[in-house]
Formats: sequence, C-alpha cells, structure tokens
Amino acid sequence: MSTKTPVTLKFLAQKLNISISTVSKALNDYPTINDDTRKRVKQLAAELHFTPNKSALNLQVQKSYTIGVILPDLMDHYFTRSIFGIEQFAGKHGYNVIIGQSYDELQKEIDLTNMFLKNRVDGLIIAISKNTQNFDHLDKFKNLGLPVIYYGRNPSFNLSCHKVLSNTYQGCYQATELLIKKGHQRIAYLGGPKMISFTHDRFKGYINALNDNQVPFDASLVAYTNFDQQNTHQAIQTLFYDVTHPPTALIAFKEQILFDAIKYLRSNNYPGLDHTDYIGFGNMPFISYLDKPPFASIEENPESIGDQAIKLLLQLIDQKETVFPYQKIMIDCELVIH
Amino acid sequence: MSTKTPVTLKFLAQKLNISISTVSKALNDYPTINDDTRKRVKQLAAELHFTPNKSALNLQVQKSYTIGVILPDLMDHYFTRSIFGIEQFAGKHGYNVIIGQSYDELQKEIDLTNMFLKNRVDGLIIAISKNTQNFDHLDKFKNLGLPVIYYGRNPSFNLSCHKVLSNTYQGCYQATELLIKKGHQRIAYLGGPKMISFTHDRFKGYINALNDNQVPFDASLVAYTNFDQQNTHQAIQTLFYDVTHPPTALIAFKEQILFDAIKYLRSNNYPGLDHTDYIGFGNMPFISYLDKPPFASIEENPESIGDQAIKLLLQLIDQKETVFPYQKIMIDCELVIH
DNA sequence: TGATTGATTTCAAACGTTTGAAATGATGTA
DNA sequence: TACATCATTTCAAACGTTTGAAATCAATCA
Repeated sequence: MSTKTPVTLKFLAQKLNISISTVSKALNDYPTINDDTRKRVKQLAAELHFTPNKSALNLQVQKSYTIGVILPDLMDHYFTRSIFGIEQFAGKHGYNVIIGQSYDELQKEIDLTNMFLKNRVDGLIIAISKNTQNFDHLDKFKNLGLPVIYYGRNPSFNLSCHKVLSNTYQGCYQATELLIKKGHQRIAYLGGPKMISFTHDRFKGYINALNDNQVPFDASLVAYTNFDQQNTHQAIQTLFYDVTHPPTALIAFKEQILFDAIKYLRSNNYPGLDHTDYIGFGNMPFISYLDKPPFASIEENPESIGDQAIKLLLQLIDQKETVFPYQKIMIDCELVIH
Repeated sequence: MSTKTPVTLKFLAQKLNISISTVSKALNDYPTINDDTRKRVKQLAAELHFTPNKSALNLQVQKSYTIGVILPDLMDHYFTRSIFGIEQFAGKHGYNVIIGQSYDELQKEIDLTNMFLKNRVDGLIIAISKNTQNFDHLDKFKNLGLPVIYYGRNPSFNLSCHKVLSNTYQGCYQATELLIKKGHQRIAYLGGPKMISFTHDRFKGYINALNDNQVPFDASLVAYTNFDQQNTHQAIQTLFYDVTHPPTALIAFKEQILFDAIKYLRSNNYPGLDHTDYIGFGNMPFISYLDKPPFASIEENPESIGDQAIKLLLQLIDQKETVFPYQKIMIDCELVIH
C-alpha cells in the first residue's frame, strides 16, 4: 500500500520463479517458449496490469516513438483539422505526437526544432512559418537521418524534401471557372503573404482559368495581404475603390481574410456589397452563421493532408536505410456551394 | 558520414580519454570535478552538439517528463486557448505535452487514459467529457500516485480532487445583472447539457442575480440543449414561441449555441430578432464578423485556466511525497461589450 | 552406454545515464 | 619515512527492456 513495487519484468519473474528473459520472451510470443509458461506469464501480467516501461524500451530500440509536429497556429482551423488526421494514425501505430505552435515566427520555429531534437523525436511534420526561407534548422534533421515531411505550406525554396500539400492550383482554377460560368468577367484575386508559395500557385490557377475561358486579365484586380487586418483593408480599398470598374466577384486566399474584407466593405457601405460573389479557401464551420455566407468555399481537406503526411513519415521511419525518392503528394480541393 | 556514431557520454569520454562518470559529473557541475576538466568536457560537448538521451535519463530518474492533456475537442476555442497556457509553462520546465481529444465521448476518454498510463505520463490535466460520471479510469492515476488536475469542466461527482475552473457562477451573475441594468425584465437562460455542472452553476448565477435585483423568475424562460443543433432549435422554439411573453434577452451557455439560436430565429423571421439582446460564454474572435454581434460576451480566460492547471500539476509532481490539500482554483470571468 | 537431438530456459551484454563508494595520487605532516 | 589529508577520478550498480549465445535436461538413437 505505502510504496508499491512497480510491476516490471523482474517482478513478474520473481513471482513465477523464472528468469527475466523467459518472461520477456513469453510476452513477446517467442516460439521457443513453452505454451504452458507463456500462458502463466501472460495471465499474471494481465492480473498485475503489467505495462512495459516505455523509457527502457525506447532506450533499447533507440527510438522515442514520438513524432514532432510544428504548425503556425492551432486557432487556425486548417491546422487543427490536420492534426486530427495525424493523431488518428500515429496513435494507432504506437506513436506519440507532440505539437508545437510557431505563431508564424521563424525564431519560435527554430526553438521548437531544437526542442524536438533534444527530445529525440523519430521524425518531424512541419507547416513552415511564412518567414521560413532558410532551412538550416530543418536540415539538422536530415543530417541526423531523421525524416521530415513538409505539409500544408509549400517550402518552395527547398527542393529536396517530402511534401504533402493541397492542390491549391486546382482549387483556385475551379473556383475561378465557377465564377466565370456564373457570368462574372471581373473577378478579383486577393492573395496571402507573398512569402507563402500558395499565394502564387493559386494565382496561377486563377489566371489560367481566366485564359482558358477567354476572360481578359486585369492587373488592377489583384492584391495581396499579409493576413494583418489593417493590411487586408488596404488591399480591399485598392481593389474596390481605387479602380474605375470594381470587381463583381472576389476570391480570397483564406476565409479569415474574406471575412475581414466583407466587414470592411460593409462598414464602408460599399454599394455593390450584396451583388458581389465571394469565395475563400477554408470552408469553416462558422460560415453557416453568417447572414450572407460567401457564395462558395474551397475545401482543402486538411484531415487528408495530415493523414497522408503521417503515413509517409511512418513509412520513412520504418525503412530508414533504403533509398526513398522524394515524394510530393497533392490533395485535391473541392468546391462547396453555400 | 555513412553510419555516424551517436554522441553519447561514452563517446565524449573516449575522445577525452577520461571516464564516463567524469564526463557526466562535469556536465552536471559536480563540485568534485576539476575546473580544467569541466571546461574541456563542456567545450567538446558543445562542439559535438551533445544532448543527453532522454530515454536513458527518464529510465534512470523514473520519470517521463511528459504530461497528458485530455480535452473534448480542439475545434472548441476554449480548449485550444487553454492549451496555450499549458504548453507555455510546461515547455519552460522541460516537460512535453501530449494532447488527446475525447470528442466528449466517455469511451474515447477511457482509451486515452489507458494510453497515457502506458506512456507513463507524470501527471494528467483533464477536461472531462460531458458523459463522465464514473471516475474509475481516472482513479487509476490517483492509485499510482500520479497527480490529476480537473480543469475547464467541473467533475461535481468527484469531490476529492484538484480543480481549476472558470468562475462561471460569477460570470453568469454579472451578465444577468448587466442585462437587468439595461432594462430587461424577461431574460431567458439557455443552459448546456444537464450533465455538465457548469450548466447549473450558471443557472445559480442567473437566478441569484434576478433575485438580488427584484426581477421575478419565470421557469418558462429556462431551457437546455445538449449542444446538438436540432436540440438547440427545439429549446429556442420553447423559449421564444411556446410562450405568451417571449424574452427580451438571452444568455446562452456557449456562443456556439447562441449562433445556432440566432440563426434559427432569423430563419423563422422572428419579429423581435433585432430588439433582443444576446450574451454568450466564449468571446470568440469570430464574433466581430457577424452583422449583428451579440450585445456582450463572457470571457472565461481559458489561457489562465490552462496556466494555473499546469502550475499546480508541476507543483504536485515535484512534491509527490508531502501531503497536499485538494485545491480549487477559480478564475473570474469578464464581460466584454461589443 | 554414450552421443545426438530437441525443447526449453537462462546468461549476459547492451542501450545511455546517474551517483555513492572506492581508488588514485599528490601534498603536507609528524 | 610513514601516514593522514585532500582533490580528483574511476568503479560499479542501477533503471527495465531485448536478444543472440550458451546451458540444461530429458528423450531418442545407434
């Protein structure tokens, strides 16, 4: 009752009057162990709720069975949804997941990688911060033979790596086409930070859709924001006010931004507010609560992205020695009309 | 280059031609170690980026330096914000945090506790599921001498435990009073699941505020929902339609519910929609995007709750042997007027 | 009978760290 | 010279597990 002896292999061995290794082998179903002993061992182990000590195990096999995940922000539904896919699969395979938030700051990201290195994670899944252009802190993993999966954000400066990404080009292409089919000829594109490569991928989808459908491109219908509210307002000002023919539709990099945009237009009593069609990336559950929800959402299926990322990572961890070509997995987007 | 030897104490010892224990003691600043040796050891360790193997360390000190957190859902901002406080402090003290989501299901919660037990976490912080009335799975921790902190949700059936909670009574009292001061005499209260004890605490705040301000209580102004949308609609139907004098103000258990409520009233063209004042618990960032935001929010400061929970937990972990009276920490709510 | 086989169990080293006890060796003291 | 003192270093066990090699013992075969 007072200080209880922990239930270890040694403890079981003493109780049964056999050696530690027999107990270990019995529990691990070694064929050389007598059926009867095996049964007795397993029975007692179950009775006493024996669970192997993870630290000892990890020390022995030289693995931590822990994987690190770095993402910008858990308040962002995209990333929160992605970890659902990660934890699901990781848990099923005996891996723990440690999540770190970089808040889109490079220094915080570097700190987290060091922390993970100290913790000897077996691998890393990362959505890089919007300021990550130098990959020294991440190359450390590669040098140690630890696999890294880049997911959710495209590290366009880093070519030799595994990636799991939304097919953001396709998503934006289809959204643009949808708006064109609906009759729009003046569609604005509000991109995210220029440091995030998705901003440019989506732009390509946008412009290709325009071209393929013989809609003239107008540079004054394109603007960018760094996610900052102030910055977004400025971009909207440029797109909707500082122009002779304002757009009749808007595609935004993120619904978060889209909401900022609409809010700004509304508070300025923009006359065309209700006749404009809005589409953003995200498909937040929250949308259904808006009086006038956007025309459509671009669903990026972040759960799948997390799922694919962890699957690839565990594969890499298991076959560390063999050569493995760099993968680039793209998950298609879907349009959801509200 | 090919298979690099890991940098261990042994490796450093060999390089320096001294014993492993000297290296260990030098790094840990034992006073018996010669200053010169200490310097040489530390220098080489830094050069070779030595980091002690966590598994070996943990095995030695019989701790995992890992704490488990169980919460219903990361999509819920309250809990997401709470982990901010937890990770912040835990990280600073060398602890890893593993997060598990119960999705408000008891079975999932039980599975998670078993997983954490297997992983030999040093302690647990949990926001119990709305269906948790039996605490056997959590008592296992107590029996093993592992501290458990109940946070965010009040386990009213479990008296002997540490709790860190929102002062939800006070929050609801003040919200009610605010509405009364604004002139409301018919204030409705929409509670959450009856299994969640906050539902009743808030009700007490509500009714005491009514009494203290000489506003008559009317039982037909009280309803409950289990968070399910359908269920909420039904409750709203009861409160606003199945009554001769509908309420002029509504306090909801959660802003999530409040949005469902407003949405329902709007889609039914409820005539008093715009003359009703709404208040909910939460203060979601999202609110600013609503055309007609609620009159006010009750901010519960979940970061503080997480922060207090982890602080208490680490305290308990460090002084495991001494007696420690059960704590009940209450964090006050604040009203935020929009 | 002595050797071989086979089934089963045990030994012992290893993983990387910590730490009290023991060893070393130089210096000072009687 | 012999011995105690002191600073410094090393030894060795321990944490709990895995696993190839060695040991045990009974049964079988020649």
